Amino acid sequence: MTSSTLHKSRSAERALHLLDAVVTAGSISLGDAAKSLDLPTSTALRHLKALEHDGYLDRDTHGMFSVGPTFLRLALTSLREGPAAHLTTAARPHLDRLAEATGESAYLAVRERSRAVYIATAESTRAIRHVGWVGRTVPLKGTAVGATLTGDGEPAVLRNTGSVEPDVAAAVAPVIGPDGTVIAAISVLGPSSRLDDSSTDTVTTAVLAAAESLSHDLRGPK
Amino acid sequence: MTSSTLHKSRSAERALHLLDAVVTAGSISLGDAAKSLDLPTSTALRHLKALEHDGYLDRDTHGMFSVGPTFLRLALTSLREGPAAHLTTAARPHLDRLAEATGESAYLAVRERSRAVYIATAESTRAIRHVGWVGRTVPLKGTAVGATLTGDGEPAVLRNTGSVEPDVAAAVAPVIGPDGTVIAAISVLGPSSRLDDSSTDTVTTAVLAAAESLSHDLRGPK
DNA sequence: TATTCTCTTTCACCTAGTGAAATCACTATG
DNA sequence: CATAGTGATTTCACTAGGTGAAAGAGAATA
Repeated sequence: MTSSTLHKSRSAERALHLLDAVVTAGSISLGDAAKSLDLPTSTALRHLKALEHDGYLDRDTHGMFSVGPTFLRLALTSLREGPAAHLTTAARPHLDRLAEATGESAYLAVRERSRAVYIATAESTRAIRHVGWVGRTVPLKGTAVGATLTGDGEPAVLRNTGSVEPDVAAAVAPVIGPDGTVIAAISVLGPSSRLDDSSTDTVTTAVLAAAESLSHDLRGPK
Repeated sequence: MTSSTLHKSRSAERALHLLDAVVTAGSISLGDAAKSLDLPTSTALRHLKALEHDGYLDRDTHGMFSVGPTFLRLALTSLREGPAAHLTTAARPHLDRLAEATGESAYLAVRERSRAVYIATAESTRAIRHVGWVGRTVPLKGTAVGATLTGDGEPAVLRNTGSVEPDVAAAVAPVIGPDGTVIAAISVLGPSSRLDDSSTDTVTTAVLAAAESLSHDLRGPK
């Protein structure tokens, strides 16, 4: 085993990354998949075929790879059972209330390595609103969610750095798990034109309150 | 490489199965995970740690493994983009209509190796109804969905074999993809007390019609 | 303190995975 | 209808990478 990979397993890691590439692309050819991981096609093909063999991937008549039923099963299971489901279920009512109170879209985000993933949402009902970020990731560095998830900066700051997309402003607050650490973040995202100074107080308070009551729910589930 | 694994990759397969075990269990200890795959704990631990390192798994303070943010991200992405999303999105209105017309729960299922996975549903509104099978699998052999997905038997037969659960009756019809093959099945599941001879005709017709119009939608999407 | 449990680390062995190159299967292009 | 070009597939000799028995470290129970 060489230097940096003392605790990993190359082929497994490659297979997983290939799976990631396919899921992210939706549908991808052998060549493109191999290229995206900088692998020889023969190696990529072996892995992709293995994944297909186990049902994690499907392959259409043109040789394109896409997600298969096994992965779908795992995806569905992981989202309706397990700790993640518990978290999103617990968060749902708070997100709904928050979206209603602020008139903007509310999101729940967790940390993934050096990024934040949005895993649940309650959408604003307004015509112009923030939508479709569920499943999406943003960097931890330079974002309000990132700062909150890493424990930096005060909670619920209203920011408009435009770091990810222009004209998007955010108010974020940390969700504290039973063990006292930050396990997620609740954020309200909307157009910076609406989330300006005049609305700061109400939005900030609402987000903080939502995050706090969710944290409370998680501490004493019953 | 020994005999039977000429096109596979052992460590990758093991990692994937470990991931499967964790997702299925929701939360599992090293020992149990290793036992479920019949692996030495040292080998299982190495894989699990690698998975954790990449964010596919999380580990709580008691050493229990559960799904991590990376997997969650992939799960969410695969369900809202890609071919699977296309299929379930296209199926949604048909399932809704079917559930309303029959008063029973309607499901969409696809094949996963030698099993069928339910990937979408529209629930019956009745008090006694069939619920919660999304993400669940049943064997292809001896079930109505199975027969339909493999192309055996006439479509839309109403069966009450009780092969999976007693008192559950099903009416199933095949969904035909653009390439002319069976790519999914639509089924209506309900208590056998309600899905009896007297209701056979209406339910059968409704299921067939739903499957056919979904197949039609898939052929000429626009 | 001894005993038993589960998790973790180590390391010598050798099989399982690798990837360059050859081959095959298409399909644009002259 | 050759001909070159593109991308998928197969082969195979090499050895890096993965394996798992065994020993070590805690933690829990008696």
